[in-house]
Amino acid sequence: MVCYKFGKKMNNNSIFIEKLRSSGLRPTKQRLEICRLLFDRKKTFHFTITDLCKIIKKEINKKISLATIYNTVHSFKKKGYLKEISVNREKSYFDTNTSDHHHFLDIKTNELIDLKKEDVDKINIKKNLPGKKITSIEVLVKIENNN
Amino acid sequence: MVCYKFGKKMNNNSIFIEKLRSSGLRPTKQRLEICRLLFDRKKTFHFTITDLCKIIKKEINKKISLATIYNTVHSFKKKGYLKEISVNREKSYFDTNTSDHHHFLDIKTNELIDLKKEDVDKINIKKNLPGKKITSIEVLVKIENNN
DNA sequence: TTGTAATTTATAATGATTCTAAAGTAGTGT
DNA sequence: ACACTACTTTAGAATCATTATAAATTACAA
Ligand SMILES: [Mn+2]
Ligand SMILES: [Mn+2]
Ligand SMILES: [Zn+2]
Ligand SMILES: [Zn+2]
Repeated sequence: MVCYKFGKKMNNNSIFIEKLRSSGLRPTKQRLEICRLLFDRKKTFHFTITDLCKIIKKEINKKISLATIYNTVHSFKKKGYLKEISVNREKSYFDTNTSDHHHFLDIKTNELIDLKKEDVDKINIKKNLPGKKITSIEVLVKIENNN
Repeated sequence: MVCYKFGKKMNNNSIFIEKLRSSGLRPTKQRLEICRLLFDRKKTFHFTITDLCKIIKKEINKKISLATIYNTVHSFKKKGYLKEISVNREKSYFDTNTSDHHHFLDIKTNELIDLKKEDVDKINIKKNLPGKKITSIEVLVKIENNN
């Protein structure tokens, strides 16, 4: 749902309004504010709900309740506009990049960095489990500072 | 620390006692009971702390306090006898297989299944981040029932 | 046996997430 | 424009997992 997906970056909300409507979600003030914060950016955004709460508090005049933030993020996830990336017990990230892709994780800062699918040679799983099919393959590459 | 790592399966605790001592952990009744439950088995064991609490309640006569269970699992992890595998927000597993390896995750049952390193062709990351080095590469293969 | 530090324990505190039920709002039809 | 209804937001409570606290117990070395 990242804004530039639908053409040039927009200064208005019409794209979001349309997108929300087409998903059966009413374009409320709260949802639109959150859309702007999440999707009105060029780069992938990785955030925890706690991060998002802080950003909202800083950037938005009117308060958005915690329950609404949770509801909104979860409905965006359900509609496929966000992907959830679980890196450890403490941190579950949501990702505005909903394409099939992998991640670097800086184990000191917990920063996530996108790895395009093309950045990783095709993963070949030699073992197969009878009666099961593979639905996704995710690679997490943990990194830390050199030296 | 899996028991058979040190030779044939033992019926006594001497191996655990020795191993704990050599790690600077006193071999208390509680730690030994937990060792038995976790490591006295042939197959890799994947468990959540909640799982372990239930098993302890069922299999052990004397109660072990919740705090001790947490402390024990975390110190075993710190000493390298357990590995933590985070699959989603709801589930963080500990793994008695501390070797470098990957996992299948059944997305319906949340069951983890080990994938030996040899079961996955060598992962080649084409992108590299200046100033960072890779410390591990983990693959999570999500699966579900066929049909 | 004694002294000390490590460990266990019950319980409280914290923090994140979900639930609840009441108030507010958006879209529909008139 | 108005009213109706379903959807949404909200504050606050409830729940759940995890961590902190501080007192009692235990391991073990002297
Ligand atoms: Mn979710
Ligand atoms: Mn831990
Ligand atoms: Zn990403
Ligand atoms: Zn494993």
